[in-house]
Amino acid sequence: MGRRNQSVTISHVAADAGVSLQTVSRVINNEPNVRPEMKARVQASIEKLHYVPSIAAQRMSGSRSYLILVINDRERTISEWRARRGADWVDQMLLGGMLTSAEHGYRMIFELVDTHNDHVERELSGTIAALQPDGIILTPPHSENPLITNLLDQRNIPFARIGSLTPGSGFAIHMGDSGSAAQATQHLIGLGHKRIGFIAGAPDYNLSHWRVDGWRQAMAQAGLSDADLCVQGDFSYESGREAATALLNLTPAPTAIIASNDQMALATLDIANERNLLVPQDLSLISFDNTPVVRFTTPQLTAIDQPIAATFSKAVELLIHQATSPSEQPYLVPGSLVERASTAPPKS
Amino acid sequence: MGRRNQSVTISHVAADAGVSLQTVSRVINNEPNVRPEMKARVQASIEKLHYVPSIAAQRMSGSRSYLILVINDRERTISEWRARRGADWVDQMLLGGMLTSAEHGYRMIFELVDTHNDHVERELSGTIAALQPDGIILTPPHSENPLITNLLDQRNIPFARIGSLTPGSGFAIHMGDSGSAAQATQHLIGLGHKRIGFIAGAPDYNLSHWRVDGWRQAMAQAGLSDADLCVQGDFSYESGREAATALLNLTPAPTAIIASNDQMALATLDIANERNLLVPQDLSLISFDNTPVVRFTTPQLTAIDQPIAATFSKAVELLIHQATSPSEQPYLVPGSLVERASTAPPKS
DNA sequence: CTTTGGCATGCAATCGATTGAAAGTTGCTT
DNA sequence: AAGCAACTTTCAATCGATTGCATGCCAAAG
Repeated sequence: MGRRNQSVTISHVAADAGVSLQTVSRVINNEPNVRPEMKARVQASIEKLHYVPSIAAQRMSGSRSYLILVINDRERTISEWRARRGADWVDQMLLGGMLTSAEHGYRMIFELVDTHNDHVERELSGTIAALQPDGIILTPPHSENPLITNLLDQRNIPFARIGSLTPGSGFAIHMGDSGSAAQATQHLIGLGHKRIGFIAGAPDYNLSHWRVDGWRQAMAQAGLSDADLCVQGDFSYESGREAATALLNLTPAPTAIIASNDQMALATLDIANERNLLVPQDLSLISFDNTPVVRFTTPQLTAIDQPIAATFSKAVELLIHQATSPSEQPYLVPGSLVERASTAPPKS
Repeated sequence: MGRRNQSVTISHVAADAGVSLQTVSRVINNEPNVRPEMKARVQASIEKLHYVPSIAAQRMSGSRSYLILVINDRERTISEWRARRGADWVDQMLLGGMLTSAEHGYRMIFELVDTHNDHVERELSGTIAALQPDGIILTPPHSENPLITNLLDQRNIPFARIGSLTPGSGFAIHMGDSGSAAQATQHLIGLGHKRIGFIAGAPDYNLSHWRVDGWRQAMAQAGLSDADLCVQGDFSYESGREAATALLNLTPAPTAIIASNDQMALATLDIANERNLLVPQDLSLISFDNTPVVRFTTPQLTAIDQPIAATFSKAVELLIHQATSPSEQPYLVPGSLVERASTAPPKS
């Protein structure tokens, strides 16, 4: 912990430019009322001395901290991570958000928070006190936690809620899960499928319900029955196997299946193989998420891409620019259907 | 940017406990010379008010910033990320390091830096000035960049160099690539293989050379020839296809191949399939990295696991505890062979 | 010719912690 | 009972920025 501080401070710049600190500060923050000539002189000194303001000092003096905090659920994140299932959402989240933050001179910090903790507020409060971030991005299930949103509201810290449809404080941003599910369904209908099975995700995720809804609506709209065709899963491979088995045991069996995530689609693919059903000839398959693994299966899977990076990028922009005001409508960063080799017209 | 500060400061605690700020500070930092009774009283107030020190203020007053900065190469990171090839090293790096940091009350911040930039120093300098991190983790190729290590030395900021064997300033930590390659080779030799091909990685990565070396040494040690059996790749799938083709065109063809990463192993697997070679019956295959994708292939690949999370965890610990002194020897966090279904004794 | 007001710049206080030196307590020795 | 060392606790300065207020300048208005 040696005492050192080779770093150039604002007063060095002020001295070099022959002006007062305040003027330098004004130049840094692009405030008005500085003569162009003066401004140029100060900027020259800044450049010359390679001056960069200390965010600690900036934060101290009541200004911004240039920090964006991303709150993830500890349990979900860690279990996903340990499983190493090839989901790359941490990457997408981190880099998508980080690149956009960096463009504006901000940094992103990750934090894992326990949901099943009576002290969520206290924990988060502590983090906020320590870091004093300029904005916070909440991921599910925290996006909907009133304890958290109230806290943030009260502290007057701008925040974004990822994967949330409920309007209210903060910016709600979602990926149009329902619409995406409908799109996938319509794609299959367009190919001629009439019996399209759906494997739902864990019910404690909102998006599970949205995805089911989208499928249901598209079926109804096409005048198709969805009776018995929705089976509950929980996003795990195992649950996917069970669900796929249940669906394929129906008579008549569905000619296409939409799985609420890639893992369950993988399971479905395996079940199909075990039953000597060819994909896509005998069974069409669409999955959600479009994580890297779907390109390593045979056949490669048609999937709904979840634009995680773009969503975080959007969240960062909203937070930094403080948008006009949290709109009533949630912001939509829509997913898209990526066609690969697992979908085809039904046989008969 | 509303003016607010509901946050509890050290003086609130001091007032509540009826002592001076300095005493509170001592308690927070666990300094000696505080009567136990007094310490308890202060801690009670801290608990009661949910006080958490502001890291900005702590940093300001010349203490720690509780920030660990991780420097990644912009180009490598982004291209890897865009490719979405299922490599999960960003996850492993982030979470592995973050969990350990969090245990000690530190936070991790990621930063992408351009290598091919004349101003690396300036760029990094700026980041350091802004963040004033307590420690820095350098990943390849920055781990070996003297411009950077000198800068850090001079600024007296502790740092760790991931994937580096060269002793010197900072903590060098590596994963024993050479040893792992030897282990993989010996495993194949143990199964009875005599002609073991090797697909090398991009030569601008040090670890590419280490992996080749390990293989070469193990071959030599077993009295086997390695002539012609090493083919240059560049870590890409395409290069893997070419390399595998070259190896399998040899007469006699190798009965086993070690690929320097998973992508090239995937390519090798595909080439084998195209040539109607069964893996592992006709060809044994071992890959490096053990990213999630190797469990989605048929057969699942035997692979050398790179303990990225553990490595970052180690780096964080070294930085935080400031170890005794950068040892002469680089620290080793060894990889391990994960046996799956792609290795078997040769046929004949 | 003085007043008014906009613009440019400087002075000094402030944010929330740490730190070294000063002051106040104890207890022990002689 | 006075002296002195070893602890405790407090005082005041400091870190590097921002910000409200005061001040100086100059031009337009009265």
